Order: sequence, then C-alpha cells, then structure tokens
Amino acid sequence: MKISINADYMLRAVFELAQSKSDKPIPISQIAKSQHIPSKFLEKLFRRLKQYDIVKAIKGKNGGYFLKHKPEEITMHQIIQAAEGQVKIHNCLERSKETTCRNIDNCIFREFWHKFNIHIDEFLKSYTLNDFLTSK
Amino acid sequence: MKISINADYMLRAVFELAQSKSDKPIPISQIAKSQHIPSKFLEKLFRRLKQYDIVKAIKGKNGGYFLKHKPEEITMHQIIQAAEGQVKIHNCLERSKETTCRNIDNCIFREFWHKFNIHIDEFLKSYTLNDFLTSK
DNA sequence: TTAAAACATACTAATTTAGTAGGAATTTGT
DNA sequence: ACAAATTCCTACTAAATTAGTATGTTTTAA
Ligand code: FES
Ligand code: FES
Repeated sequence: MKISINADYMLRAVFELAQSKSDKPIPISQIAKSQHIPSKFLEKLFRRLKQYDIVKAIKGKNGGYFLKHKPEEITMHQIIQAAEGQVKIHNCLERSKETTCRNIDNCIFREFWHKFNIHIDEFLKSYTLNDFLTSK
Repeated sequence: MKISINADYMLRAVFELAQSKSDKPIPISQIAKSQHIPSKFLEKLFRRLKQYDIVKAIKGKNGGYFLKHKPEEITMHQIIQAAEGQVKIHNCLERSKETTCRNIDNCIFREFWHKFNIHIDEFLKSYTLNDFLTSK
C-alpha cells in the first residue's frame, strides 16, 4: 500500500512547473536535473501528465511544458491518478479485473474496501498544488 | 497504492476464526479449503498473524488457531499491518529507508504524506472484525 | 506409535516497477 | 537550408517485490 516513485516524481515535477515565474515552457531536461530524475524516464512521466490533462506541451526547440490549469485547480488526486492509472485500493474496485474473492456477489468486505477508497479519494481531492506553493 | 493479496487472505482467514462457534481450534487446512488459498501459503500468513499477536496457535494433532482477542478488539489496522509489515504510504515515512527526495530537511511534501498516512490509519483503526460479523 | 497439526527455511515463479536504448517528428534560431 | 533542442514513440531490460512451492522438523492427541 505504497505510493509509487512515479507519483513522487510527478508531484515534484509538476510542483516545479507551478513554481515557475517564467512565461517560457520548462524543458524536461531542466526538471530532471534539479530533481535528480533520469531524463528519459521523466519524459515518459510527462507524457502521462499530458494524457491526464495536467500539463501542456510545446514541441520543438525552446519547447517544454506548462501547467494546463492553475495550481489551485490541480488536486493531488489528479496527480496520483495520472501516476497510477487509477486510485483503487483493492483489486475488486477496479473495473475488469479478476477478484480473489469467490463470494463476490455477497462479499462482506467489498463495502469496506469501497468506503476506504472513498475516504482516500476525499483526502486527495482536498489538496491542490496551491497548498504547497503557499506553504513555502 | 494497493492492498496486497496477503492482507486480503489474512482478513478472510481471521474473519473465519471470528465466525467460528466451536471451542476447538481451527486448522489451516480448513480455512485454506473454504477460502481457496494455497495451504502452505496460508501457513506462512498465520505465522505472521501470530507474531503480530492476532491469533494463538495450538500445536499438534487437533491443533489449529484461535483469535487471541475478541473480534471487537481486533482492528483492520492491525490486520493490514500484520500483512504489510507497516502501514506507510510513502518511503519517507518508514524508518531506516532511503528517500528519493534530496531535500529531506525541508521537504515540502513530507508533511502531506504524513497527514495522508494519519488519515488512513484513523480509518483503519475505526473498523474492527466485529463490524463485519454483525453486518452478516 | 501414528496421524495431524504447527513451525521453519530455502527456493522458484510471476508480476510489477523502474529505468534504458534508439530513434522519429517538430520547431526555432542562425 | 540546417543544426540544435526539444517532445514524442516503441521496444527492450533490469531490479524489486509479491505470490507460491518444496522439503522438511517438531509437537501433541488419540
Ligand atoms: S469481492 Fe472483493 S474481497 Fe470479496
Ligand atoms: S522527504 Fe519524502 S518526498 Fe521529500
């Protein structure tokens, strides 16, 4: 029940975009360097962030990335979702996955996992990037 | 950020102990069969449950396991902790582990992960085995 | 004394996570 | 026009974790 390193990397990367005062896009190379993340690996993570509508890319020379929305509009939930595909605490909660529980139709624990998941979602949605900016 | 199958197995096994009306210990073989868990694998999990003071073993013929405490005294937190060693959402929160964050002394995210962890702990501590028994 | 149980340890297989390699496509400044 | 810097794309590999087996030993009740 751990956050993946992807989420950690992505959060720090996106935070760096949020901090930027520049009007120019920030290239991956720069973030990779300052956050000590392998550059090629970060590239992949940024493509993910783009898919999930968190950042906007500018291609070509002097290109790079911007946040697509204001920091106060980007929640931790979005970032972790982009990193992990889904925020689901238990296999049963994922669509189209086999469950280990044979008793799925009246499973005693299903509701518990579901509530747990909601609890986590709510927490993650209650934080935005802005909360980290202002705390500096 | 998933619950391991171990936690799932353990929960269902421990629940089966809680349900038992018998005054005799329940052998692993029985639970393995009814829950479709490989028997030898379950053995290992039960040794874990014992270490974490959740069950009590009776050795030898006609032996097996009892819950060590009343169902209302056994929390989900305890069970998941037994399964996963620790309930820590992020590496930084584990004692004696390297963190990916270089900026550890004044890391902006550390507090967030910590709060997240507390939030999860509180939820897991608010459920006991008894909650599942009565909901049947 | 035998059978059924827990206990122990070491190994293996499967899956997931983290990271690399090698480019193609796009854009800008010179 | 062209070189450089960038994103984008796909496939591969390495490392780590998780899940499961194998092969017993020890304990105890009948
Ligand atoms: S259906 Fe998921 S634990 Fe039962
Ligand atoms: S010290 Fe853990 S993310 Fe910074």
